[in-house]
Amino acid sequence: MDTKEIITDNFSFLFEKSLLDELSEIAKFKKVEKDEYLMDIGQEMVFIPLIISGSIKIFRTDDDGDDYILYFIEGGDTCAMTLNCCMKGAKSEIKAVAESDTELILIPINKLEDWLHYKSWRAFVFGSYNNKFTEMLEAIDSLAFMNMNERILKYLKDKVVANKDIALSITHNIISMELNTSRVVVSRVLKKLEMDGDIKLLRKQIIVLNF
DNA sequence: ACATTAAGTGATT
DNA sequence: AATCACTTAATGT
Repeated sequence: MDTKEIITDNFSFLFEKSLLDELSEIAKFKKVEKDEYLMDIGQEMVFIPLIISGSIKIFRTDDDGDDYILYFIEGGDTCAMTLNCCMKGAKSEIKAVAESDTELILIPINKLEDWLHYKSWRAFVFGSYNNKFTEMLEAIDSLAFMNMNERILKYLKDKVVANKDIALSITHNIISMELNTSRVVVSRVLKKLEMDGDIKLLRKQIIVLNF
């Protein structure tokens, strides 16, 4: 399948014909494997990513190098931080890692402005912005106001959406790293969630029941 | 059979 | 909620 087909197949519901044509000309198709890095702090943003399938997780890193997960981006999504950064040609302030095997297309950042005369592009850009702003607020709530119990449950549910699967292959240790807490705490909280019937625990796997 | 890794738990701060 | 110290269970070689 060539880039043009991929673009028509996946984005014709989003963009008008003429924009699809321009996209096909310019966009680069890319495949990344699970856990592959797409972007790291300080790296210069050259492309706007557009997700076709799979999902990407976005982290904020603090001064000690500890990561906090902010949100997942999924099919049809783009990354609001890229949009934000490329407006000023800045460097990345976040880290992006593939949550699963992911297919995406890359658009050079200067196109962001060039295409603003397309109604569908404007709608897409501002829509994504809005979307991610909301998710950012949720991330703040999660860090500032939610207890561990709620944080972990939100994390699990977001992950189910990102992976389109209620069975998550993940260890307690990885969860603790992504939420920046300790493994022991995660294990205890998960045990409690299991008792409440929200999840089922298996070795290296969690099934989210209450969804 | 042995080592390694994941997960469970009580006690302490 | 975090840390320590220890146990138990599953998995790899």
